[in-house]
Amino acid sequence: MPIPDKTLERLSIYRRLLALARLGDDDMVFSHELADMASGNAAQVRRDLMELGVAGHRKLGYRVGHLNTEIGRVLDPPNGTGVVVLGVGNLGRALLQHIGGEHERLHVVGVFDTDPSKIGHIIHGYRCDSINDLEAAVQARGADVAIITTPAEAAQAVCDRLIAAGIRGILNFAPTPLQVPDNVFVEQVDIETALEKIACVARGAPARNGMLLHEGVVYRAQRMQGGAN
Amino acid sequence: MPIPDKTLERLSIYRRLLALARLGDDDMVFSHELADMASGNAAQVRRDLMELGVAGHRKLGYRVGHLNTEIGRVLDPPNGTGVVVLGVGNLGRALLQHIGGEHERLHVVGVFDTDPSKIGHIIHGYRCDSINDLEAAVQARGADVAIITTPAEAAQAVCDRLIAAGIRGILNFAPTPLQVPDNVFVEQVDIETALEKIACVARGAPARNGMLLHEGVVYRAQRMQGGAN
DNA sequence: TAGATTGTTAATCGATTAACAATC
DNA sequence: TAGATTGTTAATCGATTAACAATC
Repeated sequence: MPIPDKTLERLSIYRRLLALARLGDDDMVFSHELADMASGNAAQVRRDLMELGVAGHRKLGYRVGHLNTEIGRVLDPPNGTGVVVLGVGNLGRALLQHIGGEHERLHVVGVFDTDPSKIGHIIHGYRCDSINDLEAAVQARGADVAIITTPAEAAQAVCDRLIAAGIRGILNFAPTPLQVPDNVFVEQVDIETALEKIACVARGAPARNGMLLHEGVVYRAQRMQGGAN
Repeated sequence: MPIPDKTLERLSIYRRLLALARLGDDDMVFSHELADMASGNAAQVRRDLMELGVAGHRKLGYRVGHLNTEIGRVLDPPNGTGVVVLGVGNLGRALLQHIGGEHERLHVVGVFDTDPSKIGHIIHGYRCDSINDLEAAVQARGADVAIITTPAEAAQAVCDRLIAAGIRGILNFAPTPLQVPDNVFVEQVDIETALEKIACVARGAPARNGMLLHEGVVYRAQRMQGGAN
């Protein structure tokens, strides 16, 4: 059985937290320590590491170096993850800066737009190409995933071209659902929806009849932060 | 019982799709039509609308105007959702442009940074204030939710100030888990983790022993896009 | 040994999907 | 009526949490 999506996300986060804590390859970490860092739960950490197939020491916990190796073996393509960015508006540029440059595992291998005033220009160190060059570039430069930051109207057409070019994983910031075949994986980032949901949950969701129920009760549904404080 | 988070997200999406399809208040929509638009499933749409408490017509479907009214009653605070943005780097500016201006339901009511070269300046139409003014501004201008786009190192401190100022809902773009009390709702947007997961799932997750299993099998775990092609 | 931790199974919880009676 | 759709319950599925034997 494949490793569940949610576990993959947490493995990525564990790896980052271990690096952030400056733990070296020979350091050991307990499941409850990792759980605290991630505001999670020790049983879940152990279960995740079981899915990953790493064994700890019954008394000393898990070896950080081994953990990192195995997480990388599962998460990282052989040469790191090649990313193409579609659309170089404000958001595209921000993401370019965000994942460009410093990252050791994420590599921006292409930046595309349809605007002639952008094509050929260097943006945050990357040359913007015409979307007509997409297919050749994806294949030549080894792209694994795409980020769509075009306007909503353009997103589906761009998505279709990405799929034709062989891309099978897409992170979509355009506020529109994408129609894709079953063998393509899309993750939607929907900021407007997220804000509306957050506001609603934060003020205590009204029950369906408009009756506010048990004032003061709270909903915890954070991704990782279990949130003792 | 409160409306589940996932349902709240879909209600927000239904509303947007209805508007996108230019459906008027007196138009009717079937559950299967809404499901198609959202790449979802008709049973789920009916269930969501049941949670919302709206009844359809047994033969004619649901009235769009009524649907919008009720979705708004659940999702929207009385005067729309007031948003404060913390950190005005590239990402903060992109989000300002993204949700600023045109939106009828989301209102940016404050923009904050610690950089003296930004404080007092107008960015995408909004004046950037010192974070020292946060508490007064949140209360005077009616902020419902906050977006954190600061560097990771600054995020927890900013989060603590937001909570002290009365904010109970946070959208966090900083790549670090936030420690919050139980009555604060945080949603994490983790681009690096998302890309790693997407790349992993898209190429077919290797099983735990490194054995690739059933070549060609695919994992669909999109948020809404069920994805018939 | 005593105490603490892992590895794993079972229990719980929540979300999605299927099914179908009611009914327009 | 016949056909299609809603409203809702039951079944399924998956993820999280609890529990505890094994063991260092």
